[in-house]
Amino acid sequence: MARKRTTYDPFNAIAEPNRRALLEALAGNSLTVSALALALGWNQPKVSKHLQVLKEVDLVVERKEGRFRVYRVNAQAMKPVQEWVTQFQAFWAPRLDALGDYLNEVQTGEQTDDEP
Amino acid sequence: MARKRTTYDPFNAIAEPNRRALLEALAGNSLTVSALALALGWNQPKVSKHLQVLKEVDLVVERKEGRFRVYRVNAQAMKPVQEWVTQFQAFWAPRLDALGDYLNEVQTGEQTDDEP
DNA sequence: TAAATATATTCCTATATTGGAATATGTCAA
DNA sequence: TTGACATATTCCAATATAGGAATATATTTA
Repeated sequence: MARKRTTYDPFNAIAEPNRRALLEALAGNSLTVSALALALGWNQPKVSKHLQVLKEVDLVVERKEGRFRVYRVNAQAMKPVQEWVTQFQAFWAPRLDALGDYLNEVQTGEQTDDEP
Repeated sequence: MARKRTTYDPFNAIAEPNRRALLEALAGNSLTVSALALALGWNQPKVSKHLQVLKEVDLVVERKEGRFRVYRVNAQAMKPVQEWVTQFQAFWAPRLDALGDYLNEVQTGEQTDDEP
C-alpha cells in the first residue's frame, strides 16, 4: 500500500535535518519565528511549518507575546528517543567495540595486507 | 520544490517504526531474514527492504552463512543520534523541568480555578 | 480605522517512500 | 543438473511530505 504518516512522533520530527537545525537554534534560547528565519536564512513559512510539526510532537513550546510568538525547546519530549537509543548503548561500550570491530573485520573478510 | 532523500542517515533510518522494530528484534541477537520475518509477522521482501536501509546507514551488519544472511545490530552507528539528543538533556533535568512547567503554565495563562 | 508587522495557512507541484506481488539471484542438496 | 530454499530486487500503486508563492489572520501603531 502506502506510506504511513511519519511526522507525528519525536523520532520522525527529528529525522528532518531542517527541524534539527531549528532545534539547535533554539537550544537554550527562546526565539521568535522571524529571528529563526533570519538566523537560518529561511523564508518565514518554512520556519512556521517546521515549527508546527515540532509543536505537534511537543518538542517546542510556543508563547504569545504581542504579535510575536516565542518558541522554546521542550527537551522532555526528546526523552523517548534518548531512552530508545540508549537501549543499544550496551552494545557499543569501548571494549566490546574494539572486539566487535575486529571480529567484524575478520568475518567480513577484510584481509590485511599480508596477501600478495 | 520537493522532498529530499530522507533515509540515508541514522536519524531517518530509525524514524520508521518498522525499522525500529527490526532493530529491537536484533538487539543482542543475530538473526536471519526469515527468522526476522517470522518473529515480526512480515513477508520476506518487507524485511529485506528495511534491512537494506538499515545496512546503508550501517545500523546493521550482514554476514553470509551458506544461503542465509545473518544480521546483527551495529550500535556504533546509533552514536550520532545519541550524542545529538543528549545535547538537550541539560534542559530536561528534573528540577528545571518542574520550574519550567510551572512557568510555562503561568505564562500560557493557564489560570487556576480562582476565576468565577 | 487604516497601515504595518508577525505569523499561520492554503494551494500546488515535485519527489520520496512504503508495501505487496512477481521475479531474479544465489546456494545447497539429491 | 535439477529442485528446493533463502534472500534480494524490480515493478507498480498509493500516499506523505517539503517547498515556494500567495493569502489569511492576528495585533500593534499611527
